[in-house]
Amino acid sequence: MLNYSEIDSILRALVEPTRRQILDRLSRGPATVSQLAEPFGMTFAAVLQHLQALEACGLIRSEKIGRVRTCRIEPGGLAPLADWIAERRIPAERHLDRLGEILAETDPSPKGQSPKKNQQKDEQT
Amino acid sequence: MLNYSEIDSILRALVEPTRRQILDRLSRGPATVSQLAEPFGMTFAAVLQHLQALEACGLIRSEKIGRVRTCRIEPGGLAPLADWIAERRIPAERHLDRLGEILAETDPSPKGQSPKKNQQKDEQT
DNA sequence: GGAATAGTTAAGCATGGACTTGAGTATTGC
DNA sequence: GCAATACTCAAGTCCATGCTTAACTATTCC
Repeated sequence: MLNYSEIDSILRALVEPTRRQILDRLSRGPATVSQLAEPFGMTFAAVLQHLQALEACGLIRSEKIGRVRTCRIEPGGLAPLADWIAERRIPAERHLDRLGEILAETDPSPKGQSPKKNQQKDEQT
Repeated sequence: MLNYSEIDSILRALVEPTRRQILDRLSRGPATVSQLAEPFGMTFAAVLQHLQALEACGLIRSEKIGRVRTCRIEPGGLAPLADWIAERRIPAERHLDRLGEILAETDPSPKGQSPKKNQQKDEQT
């Protein structure tokens, strides 16, 4: 059982533009919650919720010293998603999805397309 | 202006588990809308909406011949997301996120940390 | 000790998106 | 031509999620 839900939580975290902006900000160095909240036109609490989502799926890490919480990128955080994509790109780039076409092309008999059928193809009707 | 919205639409498409399952199904070969709808316990129309979302962001491609629409994986569809991740993994793996720490360590003046502050760190309060 | 600072939590509202229903269109088989 | 098939579209419901407000806790400065 591969942890399907890990990919799910990472994608749910990344789908929100604000959280991607937070990630980009943190990729330029650590920041406190206040520093992260400041550029966004939203409340402290809202940013905090985003940070919790990012931390819950392992994309960032945070540490509280005194009353200040400092957040930073978790270096390997995107790895599971990168792996997920890699698993799906390799078969796709081998053109397994075109297997049907390839078989049709290598078929010695040309009756793959019956002359009676009018194969008009209307993309995106 | 890099097309920010392309990543956005790909992530929005992938965040839905049903759509990821459809992608996995299509990675094993092309399928018609009916064939795709059959294993999911949902209506034809719902699956169609998922397919439209997947096609709109370039993850799949479809072609209608007669009354049958056949869908297949778009080989390069995940490339923009893979690139997006790669851009963010490289800086993170260079530990740019620890730049602040490195600067503090190399800073000759120790006033970055007042000796009065009691630095107890309580992770995850 | 008391005020200011930094963050935390909970409750509630509002929007967006997934899904359904139901009606409609185009194509195929007889 | 007519019925069945395969899909398409529009409208409406429902629930998850982002955001706000408001009250609360912990820490630091004076």
